[in-house]
Amino acid sequence: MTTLSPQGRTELLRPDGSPVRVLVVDDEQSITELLSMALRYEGWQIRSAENGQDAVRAAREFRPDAVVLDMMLPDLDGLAVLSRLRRELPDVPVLFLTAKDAVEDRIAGLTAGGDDYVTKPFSLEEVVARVRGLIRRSGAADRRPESVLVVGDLTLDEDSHEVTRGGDSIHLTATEFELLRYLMRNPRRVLSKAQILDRVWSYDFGGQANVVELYISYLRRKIDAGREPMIHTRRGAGYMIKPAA
Amino acid sequence: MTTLSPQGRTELLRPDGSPVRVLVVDDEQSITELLSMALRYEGWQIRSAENGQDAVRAAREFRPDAVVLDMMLPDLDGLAVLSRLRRELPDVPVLFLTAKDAVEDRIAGLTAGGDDYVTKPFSLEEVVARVRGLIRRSGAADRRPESVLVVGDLTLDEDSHEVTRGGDSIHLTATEFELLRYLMRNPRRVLSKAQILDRVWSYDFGGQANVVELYISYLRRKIDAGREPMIHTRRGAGYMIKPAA
DNA sequence: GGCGTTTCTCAGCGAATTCACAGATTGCCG
DNA sequence: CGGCAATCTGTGAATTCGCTGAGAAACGCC
Repeated sequence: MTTLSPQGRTELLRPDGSPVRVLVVDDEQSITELLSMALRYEGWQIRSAENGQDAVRAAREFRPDAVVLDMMLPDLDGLAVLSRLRRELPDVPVLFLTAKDAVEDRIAGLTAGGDDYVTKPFSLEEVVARVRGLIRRSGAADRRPESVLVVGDLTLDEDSHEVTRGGDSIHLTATEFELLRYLMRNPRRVLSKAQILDRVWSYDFGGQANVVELYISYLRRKIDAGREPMIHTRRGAGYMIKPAA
Repeated sequence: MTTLSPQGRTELLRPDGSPVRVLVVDDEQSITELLSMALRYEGWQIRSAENGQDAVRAAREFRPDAVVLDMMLPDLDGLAVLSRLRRELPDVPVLFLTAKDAVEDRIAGLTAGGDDYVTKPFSLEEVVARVRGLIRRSGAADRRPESVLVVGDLTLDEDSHEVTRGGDSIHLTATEFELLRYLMRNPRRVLSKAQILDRVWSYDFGGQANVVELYISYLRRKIDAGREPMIHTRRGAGYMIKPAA
């Protein structure tokens, strides 16, 4: 079953029609708030916990369909939390948050089944995409939404990372891909440069605000070149993508 | 009967249409969790036990179609557990887990029937493949799914370990084979280096992340050499295999 | 024990990507 | 028609990323 989210998109629902539930575990409150907001915006129900104890308790009563888990918590270490979570919810997929340099040795082996991880600092777009992927693949949602976004004659496949316009394959860099994904997930909606920056770039990005303009320019060269433009500037407001027609 | 797993692949089912059941027996909880997760992801139903007593009890009521059994348990030794398991479930195939230096001849005798074994530390891809093989050969599943993966003109036989491209036989080392199998089980899907590392290398691998690049390079030399390439790099995202056409 | 094979580390190269900066361009206002 | 602010884009530099050769270490086989 699907329904319309506040954004007018189809969203994931559980078999009984209730919204998907996601548990966010991180000791930094700024992070849990950031994530909760972003994930709530997807139409999901969010609960957050700031330490391992809370996390296990929350898991027990909240029974989330997915968990976002920081691997370094103050009380229990991430592995211990994971192990207790698994005892409560053997099947729940987990998205691990980890420092970039801790990746190889600590996480290796953890993402056994359908799990996944992202390194800090992450971009919200990335976290949301991964959580969506986890839920989709876990089968908690009763429908397997297409992994392909379509706007007009433009398509973007989130699995294969392939992008086409009017049938022509288009090569994008990683950043361009994320930007386009964000736009395409919000067609006919004006997104401000600030929103885009928050969403597509890492949360600790300290650079010039005009990277967004720059990347919009790159995208236009690649997807709008010589065609009816799909990316539109709303001067003073932001950018919007919509079908050419 | 077959159906689509969450990943969209065909999966094994029992004759009555219920999912295949696998019992995992190991005293290290981190191992049972790792295995449970990976095997669950195949769409199978998993029960785990941490000692011989539990194992026998679980076998009795859970009636698994296959068992993964660590040969060194704290209470009963592996052989004793095995013999009691056999009394409960005479026909169930067993995958033994054993330390590398353990008496290989004793195990060799045990795997005389349809059984099999892997040494610790193992890679998940290997364990999953072996369990799948056991179940397939035991006839618990009502259909024998093809053991041959095909992507374009590239074929990989999981039983005979034969690999061909355009009819030409290709020799791969063990690691190369596992890497290619993982790629071919996920065609047209970008797999990150981290995912590949987790899945194809042993769970205790602590080495450099660029082994993945290295082995991709080896594979390319063997299967893409002088042909239309099938292995593609998505810079900043990972690798993907797809038909040349 | 010795030899060939396989796995893995290390380091350097080259290319792709990201980003800052600055000048050109555009749209909007009076 | 100016003038201002916002946006666009060319240039280039720094950095990251991926590829691969060389060789060391581990393994397996006789």
